[in-house]
Amino acid sequence: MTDLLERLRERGWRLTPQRRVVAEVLRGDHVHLSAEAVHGLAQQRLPEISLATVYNTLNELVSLGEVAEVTAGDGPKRYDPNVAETHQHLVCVRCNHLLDVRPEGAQNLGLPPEERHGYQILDIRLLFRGICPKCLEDPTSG
Amino acid sequence: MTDLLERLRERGWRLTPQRRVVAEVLRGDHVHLSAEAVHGLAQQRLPEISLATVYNTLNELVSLGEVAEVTAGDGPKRYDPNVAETHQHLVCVRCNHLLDVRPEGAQNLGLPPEERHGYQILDIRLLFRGICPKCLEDPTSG
DNA sequence: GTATATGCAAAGCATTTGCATTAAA
DNA sequence: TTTAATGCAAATGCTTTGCATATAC
Repeated sequence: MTDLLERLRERGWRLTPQRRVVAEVLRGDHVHLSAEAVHGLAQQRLPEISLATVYNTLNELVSLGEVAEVTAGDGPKRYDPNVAETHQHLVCVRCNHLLDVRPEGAQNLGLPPEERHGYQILDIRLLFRGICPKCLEDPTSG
Repeated sequence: MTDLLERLRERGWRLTPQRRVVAEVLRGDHVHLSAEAVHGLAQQRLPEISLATVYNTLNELVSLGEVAEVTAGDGPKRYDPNVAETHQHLVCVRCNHLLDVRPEGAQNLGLPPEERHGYQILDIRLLFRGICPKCLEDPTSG
């Protein structure tokens, strides 16, 4: 597993300070940042980076397959750099907190032929929804 | 299984022409309409119905548990009146076409205790992503 | 030097909201 | 009669886009 930035350079990615900072902010295995959050963290290193550039860069990383978009619960999309190891997500329906999970039984999931309706299946996404410990305790929010 | 409108009346739902029309448009088992689409169909029966009312009504049906919101792929949410029978969805990543499916193995899915992170699990959503037959044939879109 | 990324501001789309009016119960 | 729903238009939140400028290669 080579480094993200190195992989990108190999793929002919034009490396600007903005792009490097976005890629750096997205390093790690349990990262699920919104575009705004990426922007905020990126600005700490590069104050003049614009939100539009963050969006452009994120979209590019997604289409390069280096980052996954996570749509779960309300609010903005989140961006997950961990595309190497298959995993699924657990989201709090109350506060939208998001976590990686490895469910059991997921490898035995499938669509029987008569349920495929002629589709070519690409992947399966699982979303576990629940209430996080913090929200379970908190009497105010819910 | 009583009728949706009857159930709603029993629950003290104030029955207006607008609400009745929205509920009628959402009858059926393989219905996945966007709010715009519901509005369009509703207007055929009741030309003066507003989009805001359609949104209000849909949200209410969702919080009453009579309709499920489906977020899959790009574009607007879709509304699924089939809450009686558990099912999952298959979406075309190219054209967003959406279908109900009953996967095998879904009943054996679960999060082992050490993967629950203190969450109380409410439900599991599965999304099968693929390419629909129409898009598989069509050389232009993709 | 040339192609491409950036920043800005404006536009876009889906959805929600405030408020005066209307209508269901 | 009272309480709640409607319609409108404006506001919101997230994301994309057009275009002139700047910059990586």
